[in-house]
Amino acid sequence: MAKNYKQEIIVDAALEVFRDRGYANTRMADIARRAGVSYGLVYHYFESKEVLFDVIVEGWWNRLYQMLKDEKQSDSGFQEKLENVIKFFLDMYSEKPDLVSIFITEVSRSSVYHTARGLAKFRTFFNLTEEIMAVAQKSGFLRSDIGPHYLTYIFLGAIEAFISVMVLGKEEVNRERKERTINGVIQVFLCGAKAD
Amino acid sequence: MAKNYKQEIIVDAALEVFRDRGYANTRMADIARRAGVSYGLVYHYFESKEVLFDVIVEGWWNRLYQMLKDEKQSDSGFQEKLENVIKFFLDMYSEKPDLVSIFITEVSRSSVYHTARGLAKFRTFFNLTEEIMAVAQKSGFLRSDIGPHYLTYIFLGAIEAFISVMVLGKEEVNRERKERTINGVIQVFLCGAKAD
DNA sequence: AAATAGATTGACATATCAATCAACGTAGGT
DNA sequence: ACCTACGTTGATTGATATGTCAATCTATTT
Repeated sequence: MAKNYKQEIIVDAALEVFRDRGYANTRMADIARRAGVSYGLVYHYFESKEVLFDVIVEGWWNRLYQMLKDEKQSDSGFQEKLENVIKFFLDMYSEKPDLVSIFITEVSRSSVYHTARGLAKFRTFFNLTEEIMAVAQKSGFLRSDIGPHYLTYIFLGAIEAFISVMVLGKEEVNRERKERTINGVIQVFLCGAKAD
Repeated sequence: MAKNYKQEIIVDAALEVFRDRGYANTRMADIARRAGVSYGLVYHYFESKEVLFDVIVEGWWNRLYQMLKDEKQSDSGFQEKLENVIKFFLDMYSEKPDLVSIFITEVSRSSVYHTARGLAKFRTFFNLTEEIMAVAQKSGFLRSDIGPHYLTYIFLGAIEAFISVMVLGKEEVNRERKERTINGVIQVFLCGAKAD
């Protein structure tokens, strides 16, 4: 029995309950019950509901940042980097649907996250992506008449729309759909939606 | 003194408070205080907090649907229709920033809106847009190797990203920025981000 | 086996709000 | 002046949920 066995169980339970009911409608009692643990134990490990939520969200940001840093440094081509970014979201949705759901519904826009610290998290996310775009502009691969800010918003916005639809509709992603999504976003983002 | 004078004042106050504090953190007492009205009067006009919120959100959906129907029927060109859709969001953000903020932070993704009725609202929104896309595909203006679903997600996702950044950063939109945004989204969506 | 530290329990105190309600005010009609 | 209908008030109620705490259990060390 590992040392922080129950602590992990609580986090996993919290992940499920936060996804099912949303942050505001989640009661600590729900989390305790789903974890099969007493009410008090949740507070033994996490000083408040907010802290427990932050632990989860922090985990998300760290994975996201790590992926973006990896792609930035990697020596694969620009298009492959974009593909990997999209793939990250889709794979994450398969592996940890709860985490992605929470990001979309409770973090991505939610007024709960209108704090200075919350905003900073987003800036880092966008900035990392923007750096990748800027490099591709300097190399001449991307057009330079549109600011890297704008390219970043459009690209990330498109991804978020796809993920949101999956989350809200509780849809599944099979291999085929994953490929069609990646292809669609890449094609339109790079070459446009206009018929040649 | 018009008949529903105070009723409107209450809705306006609610708009501000919901934006400032989010639905969950808004107290009916806050709304009453901001409206300069007694606590009980809010309940005289609106049977619950949820109903008051729904009145506001319903107003948003109606404007959005109306705009999309107008564009669909209008005989202007496809690109102009897309421009008008973007313009709608940007103008709305100038005119009624509170309403747009609430849509982005409390409706667009929020788990509060994970109801069957909430989902239906989104479907209508997406379907109306998709119909415009489908027409442009049939006419040969848009490429047909990518489904209209996908084109819709990418286009609307891009718009939402821009609006979200404005809302979260409480930014202003002047005429110049508005034009750059419209141009950027249209250019990338239609012609792609790749350098020719 | 005694001692100590940490894990675990669930009842309870406390605070917060949504919603109710009985009372009071006001204007327009008769 | 009276009546009726609606507008308006804010104290009160009741439900809900967070966070506390004293007590109990378990395991490891000496």
